[in-house]
Amino acid sequence: MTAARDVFGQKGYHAATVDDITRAAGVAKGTFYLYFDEKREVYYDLVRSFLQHVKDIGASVAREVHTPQEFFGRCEQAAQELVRVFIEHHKLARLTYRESMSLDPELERLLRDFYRDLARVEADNIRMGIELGLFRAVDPMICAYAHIGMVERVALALLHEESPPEPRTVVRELLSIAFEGLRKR
Amino acid sequence: MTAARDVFGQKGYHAATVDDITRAAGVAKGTFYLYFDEKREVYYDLVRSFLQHVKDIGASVAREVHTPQEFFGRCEQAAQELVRVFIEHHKLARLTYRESMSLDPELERLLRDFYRDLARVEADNIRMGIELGLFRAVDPMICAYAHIGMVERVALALLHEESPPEPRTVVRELLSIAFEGLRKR
Amino acid sequence: MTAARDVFGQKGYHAATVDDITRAAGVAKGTFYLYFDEKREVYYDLVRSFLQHVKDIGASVAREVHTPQEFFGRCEQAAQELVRVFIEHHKLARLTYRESMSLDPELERLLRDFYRDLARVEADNIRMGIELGLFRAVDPMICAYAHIGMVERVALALLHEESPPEPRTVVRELLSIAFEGLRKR
Amino acid sequence: MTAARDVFGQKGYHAATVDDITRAAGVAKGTFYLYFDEKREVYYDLVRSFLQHVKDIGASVAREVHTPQEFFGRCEQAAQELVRVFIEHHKLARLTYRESMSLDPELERLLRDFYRDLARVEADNIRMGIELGLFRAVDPMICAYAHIGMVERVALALLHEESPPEPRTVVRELLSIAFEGLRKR
DNA sequence: TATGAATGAGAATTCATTCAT
DNA sequence: CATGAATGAATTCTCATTCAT
Repeated sequence: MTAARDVFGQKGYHAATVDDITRAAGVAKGTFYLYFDEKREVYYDLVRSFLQHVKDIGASVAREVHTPQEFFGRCEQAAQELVRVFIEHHKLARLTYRESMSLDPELERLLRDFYRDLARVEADNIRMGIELGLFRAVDPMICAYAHIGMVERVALALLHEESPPEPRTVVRELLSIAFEGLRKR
Repeated sequence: MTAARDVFGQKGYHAATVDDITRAAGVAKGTFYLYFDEKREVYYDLVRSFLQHVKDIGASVAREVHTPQEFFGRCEQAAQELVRVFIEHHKLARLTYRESMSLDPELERLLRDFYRDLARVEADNIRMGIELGLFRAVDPMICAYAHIGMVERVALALLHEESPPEPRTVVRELLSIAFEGLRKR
Repeated sequence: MTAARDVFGQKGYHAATVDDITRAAGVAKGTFYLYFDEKREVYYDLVRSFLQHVKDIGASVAREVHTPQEFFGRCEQAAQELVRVFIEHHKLARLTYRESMSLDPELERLLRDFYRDLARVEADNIRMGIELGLFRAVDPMICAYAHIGMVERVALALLHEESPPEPRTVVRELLSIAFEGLRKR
Repeated sequence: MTAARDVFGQKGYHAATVDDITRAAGVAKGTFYLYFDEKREVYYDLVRSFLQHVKDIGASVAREVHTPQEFFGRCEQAAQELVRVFIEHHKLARLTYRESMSLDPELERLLRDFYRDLARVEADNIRMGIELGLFRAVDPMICAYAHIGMVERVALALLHEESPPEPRTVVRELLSIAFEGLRKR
């Protein structure tokens, strides 16, 4: 599995061959099939393990929380932990989050450039808000990426739901979350 | 290109064959190669067109904005538009955002379940915050998806940067954006 | 046909496409088929024309010859003419004589090196004969190539004959031609 | 490799498919690629082995030769051996020497006829020389093929040289070799 | 348990040829 | 006469999977 993680991380699912994996593991090709029924199986196992990791971190926030201090502490701890896991397992993270990015360098560049460009556009929007005196002095690029992520994840979640809520309502809620934040006043 | 969009949307990049595409388009296989050099080329063209669409919407926010009212109006307009585009081109969106989801049904389910589970976990966290009297009464699931998206997009952006900023700082900024929102008080 | 000669000469029969030829000729692809039934046809026509050229030169030797002087004169004239044609139509010559040489650079090098090496080996043999006082002071490399050509052409001719003569006899005759030459003494 | 030799010998390089070869060898198509990276590779290996064979024979002439008798003996031995190899490996020989002859029956006939016609023309020239009392009573057809081979090989060698010698000189040398032979008097 | 040679279905790509305009 | 878009058969090469040793 270690070999598979390295190889998939390097080449992506499709470009990686069972040969690559067994060679990296220093075993013969047949040995692979003693432990996995199919090529997909290792891939699933790897993805699953990463996702479980992320889920566990999320679940840790609410455990044994009683006071506001504890709660905010846990939130920060979980967020830090999440970033740590992404960095430590960054190959697995990229593999999980966007198999196609390893499809080939050109597509990878296409997407990277897209996100950078879009983030810059949004950062400009945010800077304008700050200049207009409407927004706090946040870091525009981080905030831009955050907004992009918010929108794409919420939009994709809606695409999968059988009876999605009224888009207009969702947009209002999202904007309120982005503008007003969560904290009660 | 319409045929390719349908076929890629249905099967994903790898599982879709040029044969599938030309059959869907009602032309012979060779005809494909009169218009595209490679299979990848159509795929790129499709992805590019979708991404450009999204970028254009983002750029529209700041155009001809003078007053706060105009600014917030534009923000909402853009957000609405973005959701509309995601829904209208949902096949293209899914194709662009997660090629691997179309790899096969099992992986698709794996990822969908992951996001749903994770969102529920985070929604519970948010509900706890509300119960503790710390948070406003937001929609917990929408907010949960928003948080997931924020974190994953920011984390992935950092993974690609050659000299990423101190993670601790980024986390603080993210939490402040999530808790306090953008609006100046 | 001029365009075809250039293109075939450049790329060889198989690597040259009808598209290449028509593009070189500045006409549309369909036009090709107004003048030739198949791709092979132009190729044949080109090869045929070159071969006819060579045959005509050979036939010119014996025409209107009466005296020994005339005969030797014609021989030299024909030989000169032959070399001139090979040089002038060298692309066609190479095309005719070894289509496979244009197969790809690697095979071309393989064969060129072979002939050069073999000629050097034979040239050494000839030099030894000169040193032993057995041979006249001929140009060893030219003579070497001549010997190679003699043997390969005679051998190939025999391979095609249905009732080939006794190889031993052929070899004897060849050696006598090489050693003693043609001229009566 | 045996199967490949047979198939290439039968159909020529281009007309032979990897399928043909593996079917002839009684193995599956994929097996081919366990032993060769590309189709060209087997072809090269076959050609190379034949050429090495020929080169070795040429090199054997000068080995351990001290007396004129030994020298002439070796020459005859090598020539005999050469013819033997051509006959034994005639498929390989034809493959090596003229891939295009196997292009298709029509071209094959075209070239065969050309050589036969040309040889007849040259044989007539030689007969005339004999009748004129200028030449010895050699076998006109063998001598004709020898002359054709001499000229074509020398001409092609010159075409490949970057600074070819003066054609006039080469022609003189060739004629002298053909008329006077090698042996010193 | 481990091996690795063999398999063969499958996919991308090419290009000679056709034919409606 | 000329065009060039469309065709689709054909070919090379890949690689997940099997199985006898």
